[in-house]
Amino acid sequence: MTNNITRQDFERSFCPVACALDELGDKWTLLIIRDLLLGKKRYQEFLASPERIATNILADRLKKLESAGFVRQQPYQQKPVRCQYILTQKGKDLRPVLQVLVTWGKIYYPGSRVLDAVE
Amino acid sequence: MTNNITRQDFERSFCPVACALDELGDKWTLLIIRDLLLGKKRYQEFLASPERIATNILADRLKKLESAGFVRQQPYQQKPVRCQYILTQKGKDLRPVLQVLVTWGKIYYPGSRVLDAVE
DNA sequence: CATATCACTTGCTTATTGCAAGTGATAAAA
DNA sequence: TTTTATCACTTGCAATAAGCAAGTGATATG
Repeated sequence: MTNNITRQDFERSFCPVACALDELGDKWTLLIIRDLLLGKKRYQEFLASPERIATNILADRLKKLESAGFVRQQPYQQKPVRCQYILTQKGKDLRPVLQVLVTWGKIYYPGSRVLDAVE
Repeated sequence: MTNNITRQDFERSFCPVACALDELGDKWTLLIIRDLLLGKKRYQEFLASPERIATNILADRLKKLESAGFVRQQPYQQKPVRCQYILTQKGKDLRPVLQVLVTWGKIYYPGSRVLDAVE
């Protein structure tokens, strides 16, 4: 399910940019990926990020990220079962994208900086 | 207006990724940047892209891209005045971002390809 | 027994998107 | 001269998504 061609993949066009934006093109999804690349794994950790994502949107995005193959769920305790989110290879491979975006952003939003090290 | 710190720049947080997504985080904006990097300049050229952007959204995004300093308007005829859109340095400097995104996308959306050469 | 934590879900209001049609300036064709 | 066409949009409206506050169920802790 992680790396197959489906109808979804070519929703709008055969352009890799368009395909990527079909899955990542909003104000929140890449921030969750950023957090995952920074080592965050749990719901509360994502919620604690300074952008203050709403709980319903976080839940929705995690669901979509999982069904798009960017993350998988991994239980870290029983009673009750609680899961953390782990990047797949598809998700991990976004690191260079975030890196160049950070490089660009630090130039054009002077004073901005990443919490920890995506870079 | 192109490279100043404003309130807008830190809408959600001081993270360069969040700042970038405040201006670029949707399904259409980066596709217009892609087209501009590919050499497209005019309204009708953007409309002709395979993703079929709606006219109201294109007009809205071009307006926002201009006020965010990614593009500027340049008249190419009088009677009636018609303008084309030219990337600023801020816009041009997104090329590496698009390049790594394309590299990533060609792996994870096999069969996808860019119309011309962003890469 | 009361309070707290975690990972959500639900309800509701507001904002954004997508689609079709229309507009105004001008040129070219019938 | 009336019609048709092009270009760069704008307008209206229905559908979808976002944002906010509150609630839920399982469990642990005081």
